[in-house]
Amino acid sequence: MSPRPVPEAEPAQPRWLDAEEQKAWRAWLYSTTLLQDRLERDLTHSAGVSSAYYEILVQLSEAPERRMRMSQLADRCLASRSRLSHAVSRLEERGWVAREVCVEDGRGQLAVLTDQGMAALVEAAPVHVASVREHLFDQLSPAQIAAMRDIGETLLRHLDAR
Amino acid sequence: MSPRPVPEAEPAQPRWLDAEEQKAWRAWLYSTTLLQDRLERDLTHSAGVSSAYYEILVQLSEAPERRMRMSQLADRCLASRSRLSHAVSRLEERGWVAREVCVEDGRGQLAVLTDQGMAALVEAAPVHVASVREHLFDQLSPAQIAAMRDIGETLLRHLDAR
DNA sequence: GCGGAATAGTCAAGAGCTCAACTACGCTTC
DNA sequence: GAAGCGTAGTTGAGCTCTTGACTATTCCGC
Repeated sequence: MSPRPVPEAEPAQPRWLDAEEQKAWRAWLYSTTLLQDRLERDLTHSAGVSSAYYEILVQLSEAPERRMRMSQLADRCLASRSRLSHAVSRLEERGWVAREVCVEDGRGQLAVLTDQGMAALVEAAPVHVASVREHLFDQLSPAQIAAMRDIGETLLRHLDAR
Repeated sequence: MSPRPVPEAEPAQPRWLDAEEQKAWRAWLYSTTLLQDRLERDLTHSAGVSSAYYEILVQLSEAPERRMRMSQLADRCLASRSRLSHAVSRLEERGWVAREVCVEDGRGQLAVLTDQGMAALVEAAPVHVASVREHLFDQLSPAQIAAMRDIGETLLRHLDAR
């Protein structure tokens, strides 16, 4: 598969990143990648669950009656429906999540966090929090943490609006 | 990041995130995930290459004589050796990268960026830069960009050290 | 030189993700 | 109340990544 021609809508030559932007970009790219990798590794090694699966458990644990429609769950986990469907199937095999039919909508399904799943989450959560603290919050000053939040929220306003 | 308090003894209960930290954490987690997804999609759809593969091309293009030892390339791309080996194989199939034996070290291999690979990179780069600009730099003030770099470099000093 | 430890890279099996096709149900219209 | 369309969710093929084993080569102390 060879690269397709660039659509002509784009300017032929966009503004390159200057030296400052390059450094900011590299710092963001590397730090986010390394931090995510690190948190992922800590979580999988200590709790036996990936961050994607952990997020599903968290969202369900916070939902009323520990159950949620598949679509809504997918949205909250920033996952596609297909991905969520696969993931829930795996979690079902472990007995951590169960599927229920939705009475209000015959097309729908509910994902339910089982007691066993809740127990797994309760065991994993402290380890995960400790990891986030160690590699993120403990490294940053209060001002940096505030700035991180500000930047994140600014980007979210743009990205959520698509 | 619940579950809510579990006062009865878990081993070494860590300090939970307070409300401020929760918001900062969620903002970071969602914004980085959405931004990475967005850049990834832009890159794959417009240039037909994932960001991981793009990074390989970039690193090779900046290396002396456009070639680099496999291990060094893996380090720079934040990839495992296995992952890089697979990726280089795919890029080789496209004719964008070639393998060469290393004369100084019989165990070693060199990855070389071909002319065709360089051409693909030259075509992809402007689109990628435009995407990074649109979704990152255009959204942030100069102060936010400086803070982003500062935070990223602070985290890198911690994460690189291990 | 020689043998053991370390290093470079590849490979095979298994898991997760994406894309597109598919089933099943609900809603609207006539 | 049947047709047509949109929505909810699942499935399967193909790809990528991870882990751990494996080969080949180099390094180093003797």
